[in-house]
Amino acid sequence: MADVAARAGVSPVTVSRAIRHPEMVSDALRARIDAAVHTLNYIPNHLASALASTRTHIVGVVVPSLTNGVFDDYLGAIQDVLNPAGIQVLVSNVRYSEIEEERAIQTLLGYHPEAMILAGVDQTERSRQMLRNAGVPVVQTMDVTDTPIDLNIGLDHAAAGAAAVRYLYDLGHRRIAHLTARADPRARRRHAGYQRAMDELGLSTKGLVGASPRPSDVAMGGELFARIVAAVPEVTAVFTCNDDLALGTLFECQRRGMRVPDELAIIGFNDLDYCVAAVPPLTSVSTERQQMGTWAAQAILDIIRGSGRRPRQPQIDVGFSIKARGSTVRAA
Amino acid sequence: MADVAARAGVSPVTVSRAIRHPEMVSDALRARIDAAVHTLNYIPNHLASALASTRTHIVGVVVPSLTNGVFDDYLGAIQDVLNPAGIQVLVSNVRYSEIEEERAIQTLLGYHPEAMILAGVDQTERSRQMLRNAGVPVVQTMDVTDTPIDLNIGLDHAAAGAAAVRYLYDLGHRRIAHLTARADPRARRRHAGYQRAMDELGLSTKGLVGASPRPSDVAMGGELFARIVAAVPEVTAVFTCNDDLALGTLFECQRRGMRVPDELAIIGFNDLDYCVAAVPPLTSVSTERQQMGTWAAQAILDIIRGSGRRPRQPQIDVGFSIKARGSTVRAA
DNA sequence: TTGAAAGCGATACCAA
DNA sequence: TTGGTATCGCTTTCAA
Repeated sequence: MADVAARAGVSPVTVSRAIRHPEMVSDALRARIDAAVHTLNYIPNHLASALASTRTHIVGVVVPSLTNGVFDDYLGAIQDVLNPAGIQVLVSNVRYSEIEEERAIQTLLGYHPEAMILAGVDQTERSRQMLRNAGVPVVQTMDVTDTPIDLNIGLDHAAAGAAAVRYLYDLGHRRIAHLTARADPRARRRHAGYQRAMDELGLSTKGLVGASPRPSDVAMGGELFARIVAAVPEVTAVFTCNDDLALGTLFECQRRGMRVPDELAIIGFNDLDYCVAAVPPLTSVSTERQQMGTWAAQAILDIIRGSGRRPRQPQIDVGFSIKARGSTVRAA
Repeated sequence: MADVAARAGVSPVTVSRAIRHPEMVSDALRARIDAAVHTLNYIPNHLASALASTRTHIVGVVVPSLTNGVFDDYLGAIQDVLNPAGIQVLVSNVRYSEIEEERAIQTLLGYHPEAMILAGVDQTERSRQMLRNAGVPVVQTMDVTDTPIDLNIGLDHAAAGAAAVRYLYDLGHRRIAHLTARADPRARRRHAGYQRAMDELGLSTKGLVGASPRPSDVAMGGELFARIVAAVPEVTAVFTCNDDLALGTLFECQRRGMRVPDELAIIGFNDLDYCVAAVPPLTSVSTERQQMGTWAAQAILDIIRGSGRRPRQPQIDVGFSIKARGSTVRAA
């Protein structure tokens, strides 16, 4: 910055102002400074700037995964709100590990973000502690809880799991299987919702639950479903904890010559874009990922800019909806 | 930090040392300091630390997308190398836009990263300029070039496109179509490779190229392929610029009752994990995404730690391989 | 509208 | 092994 100042024949403070508050500097000087900035390829040091101003223009975002398509829309929505406001998003991928999440939170807080956005509501006590201490707005997304750290927007996964079961039940299914992979907390809640609904409907789940500790992929859907069929050949419907497993199940049916939806109905979760393209199109529980991202980012922006004014509604349940398609119902 | 020092009854410098170089502090003091750090929930200010030490422990990574599965393995590999070394990765998603990339590079450089990792070799001249000025190691990945900014690891996409065509040709195909979506530079090169190979083989591509400006998804694969069939019903093989389009094409075939591979052979690109699960499994051009990420990160680490010692081989072509599966060849 | 001085929170160097 | 001092690059008063 000193170099730029020297070249433009002004003091360093003026350079700082020309960049940070251009309206406070005369046109003539600003032009000279801009020129100097350009020819010297000067890039302000964010670290020094943040240190001096105590405004870091950073928001920390923790996501459990980038692998599955779920967090793209979400992250994209967050960036679409925050970046235009001059806020940089630091993303940390914690791969569904509470420990990694704890570490990530600590690391991110080291950058003194102006807010934090977390996925899920299952942070460790230490994580919660650090976040409260940080004294910045915290948004937990993707799930709902009675004891939010601060703000919270999400959906009730147990209710979603139960709704999927009821949907299949109403179509006449009684042998309803559930496939689930790496049991992250939200998938576990969907599973619990499945179990609860089955119990309430007086249906047995014996041999109908396929679970794997490994992260899910399409192939696993086929493997898990094959096991179910071996144990309970009478199975007529499957609810999977995500769309990958649903797609894998669909492929497995194609492999076995099982007709979907006639011999097996399939409902996935998330409603990723390939659902509509499959043959038959996959029914799925659709979630408002983008809306959650947008709301989280906007709430933060309002707080930061409105100097602490908090949203009227600090907690939101965005719900879910079932997109009924050919994998559960024949077209009219 | 002052608070911690006061509580432990030592000077701030000693606290700094206890955290940064624990071996330089006596056991007694270190214990007291650790205790104080813990009870006060002290988290060091990364910004101040970086500013004072001129070691930021940051590496900037620019990716064109998070939506497609391609960059997960890659990013994961980078983090797996860098994080254990105490280096934080700042990721910026530029959504296949050169302008956004330029902005992202500028922003990331503002954090004074110790190195930069970029995807592709098509940065703007201004981007290249900024990167050179930064005076830190720069790795361009995913593609190869004769004029790298610094280090380079990737593969020749034109060669890969041509190889896909030759592979189909050797299986007896003559009407070979190509589907391509949002024309990022590497997809364009694969397209060029397709065109070149077709020319060299004396094959016409008239009506055989389906392109869309929109970002690709599975559904688009079906739409593009439908157009091809309408124009050239005699088509017997399709090479798609990525696996999503290949999967969409496969679904479209299922919809039309076209048998794969008998009536249509399909080869995708990237070899994402769902390829093996599809029915029939999708043949795809496999790329070494993980290896590229690992190498880039490791090279950077060596330079940073080896105080500037550069890799013996500053440029690497990792090649590609064709995974032949049921969408092009019947099982023996 | 511009500049001088103080300080953001930590680290490196030197001295004790 | 510990502490004092200057400094990293910039921004924020405050004064001119």
